[in-house]
Amino acid sequence: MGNLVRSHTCGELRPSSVGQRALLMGWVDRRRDMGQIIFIDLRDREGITQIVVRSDADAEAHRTAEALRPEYVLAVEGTVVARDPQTINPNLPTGEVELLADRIYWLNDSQTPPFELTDDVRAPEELRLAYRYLDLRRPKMQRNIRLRHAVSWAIREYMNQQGFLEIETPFLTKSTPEGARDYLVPSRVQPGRFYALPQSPQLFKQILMISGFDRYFQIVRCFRDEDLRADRQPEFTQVDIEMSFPQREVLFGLIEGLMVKAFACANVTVTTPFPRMTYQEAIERYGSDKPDTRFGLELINLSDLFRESEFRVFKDIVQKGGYVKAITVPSGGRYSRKELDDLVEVAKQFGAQGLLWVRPDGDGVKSSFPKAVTEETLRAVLRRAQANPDSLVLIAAGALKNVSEILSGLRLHLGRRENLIDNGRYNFLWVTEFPLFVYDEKERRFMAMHHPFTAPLDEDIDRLTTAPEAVRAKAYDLVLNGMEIGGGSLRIHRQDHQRTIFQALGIRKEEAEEKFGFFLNALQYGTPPHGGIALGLDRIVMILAGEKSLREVIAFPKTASATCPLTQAPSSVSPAQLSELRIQSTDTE
RNA sequence: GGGGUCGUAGUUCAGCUGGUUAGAACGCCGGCCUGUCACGUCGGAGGUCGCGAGUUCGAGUCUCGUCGGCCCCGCCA
Repeated sequence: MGNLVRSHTCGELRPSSVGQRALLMGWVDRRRDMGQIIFIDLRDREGITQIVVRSDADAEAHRTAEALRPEYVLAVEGTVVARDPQTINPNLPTGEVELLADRIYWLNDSQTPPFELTDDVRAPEELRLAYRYLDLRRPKMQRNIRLRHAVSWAIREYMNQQGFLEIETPFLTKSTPEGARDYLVPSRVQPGRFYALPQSPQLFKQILMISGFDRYFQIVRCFRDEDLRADRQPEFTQVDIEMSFPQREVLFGLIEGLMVKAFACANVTVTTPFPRMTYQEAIERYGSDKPDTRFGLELINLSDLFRESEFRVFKDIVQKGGYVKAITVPSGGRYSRKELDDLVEVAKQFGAQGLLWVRPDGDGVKSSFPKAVTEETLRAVLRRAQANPDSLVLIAAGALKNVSEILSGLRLHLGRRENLIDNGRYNFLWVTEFPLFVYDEKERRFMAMHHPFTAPLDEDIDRLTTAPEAVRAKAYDLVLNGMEIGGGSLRIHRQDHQRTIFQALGIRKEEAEEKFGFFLNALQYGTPPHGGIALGLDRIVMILAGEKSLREVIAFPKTASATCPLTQAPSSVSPAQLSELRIQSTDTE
């Protein structure tokens, strides 16, 4: 590069610079060769500037320009000139000017890229990931990654202003039971022992409260060895927050303020405070603990209508404590037979045995109910469901959990299908009072719904031993447009309480000592009341960027099978490496 | 672990009920062009039809298996 110094970026030149000398550096985005005059779109992360190379202005530069190809790297020196009015390009911020080149420095050439680096990329994702460095050159990816930077920056600025200290916690830490599968790291120095990569810095941030740091935050990588989804990566970034002497409302206010700042990065105005809804209400109305409140189609309880009805199947379900619930689709009456069948398939995907429907038909009623069900019952259903003449009422029955999953799945499906979702809206929602425990049928014991360090509601403490399933927790989730973007709780800060919870979870005393002894110990030394939250940074940025996949806002993400096509990770390692770690693989491949 | 879906030039896709030499567009290479900006124009190269078996006189096409991408269920305190 000699001692060339860039004078402007490729997004910078304006008519005010006309007549000045300029030196730009960047990549050849496109070359348009007209013979004696060649146009080059020079691109860097700030934009595109048109370079003009004329044989009559500089023959040598023109000869160089003839050999240029896409993605070659150049430094171009020349004079900023105004474009003729009829040649102005209104699509470019720099479109009123161009750089008349007299020197082209060929900094590097490039292989032909395996796909075109345009915003509407049409390459398979695997190829994009294998050549991620090219994919990331695309303006859209540059925008996403810059947005991510802006959000992180805004969060640090805000948390600092609010008196929070960013403190790092270990990545090589201790595997703990409960929760997701750990990524393990073998210890060479302690053969046969393993570190775990943190699923979150949960215990460390609580210990930092015990240490008197009062207000902590960290933008931190977390690791969970579970199967992936569009919104789940094995390593992801969390905005981890914890504070001492917390009031829930103070914490909510803090986070709402944080969201205002973060969303301002994408010019989205957020109104506070956010609505609140208890877990129970969310399940009743939406069948989900993370309801998308951008549209209606709320669930309707029909259980009482069938408790004493002639329809045996539903009657039995209700009398055994199950539910019959429905969704009314306002204009669903026009659905064809096939469309109805498709809906049944969707319901089955969410665990339904079947799905019944009812709709008005002129003065009568049409339905997929068996003949034995009277028109009177069906009319009662239509009344309860507030069906209009064009409505369709979809009905599922079973255990509450089952019915909720079916209808919430169906609700989202119908919301999209009927175009009821306004993509320009950002509906935040605090979901509160989660159950402290959920019963695990397979393990036949209670599990912590949030995590084992969550405090129960004071008024429910008496039920810890008598009716664990009815105990509510001081836990809360932050939901945005039907996606969980954060979750937290007020924590247990007394050792005896913590031991009671471990006991309720069926964790034996010895196991509690072995796995959490260090923490139980720490709790004894003047632990302040504390609580916090963790926010999913990747998901927040994904929503702000309008993307459907986390991979679009992570520079180097993993595929659905947790591989990296760029580096080919994970890969096998040499026998020497393994033996040094005293590790043997049982898999021959 | 299960279900769905996709896999044909570098890329996006077409390829009929199995039947000549597997096509198009973009990209790439070469020629021409002094105002283009998705430049235009003329010409050219480019294929393990994901992989492996099977059925058949004959398979891109049918069957089975397998691998990979994506989506979903399980899983994700």
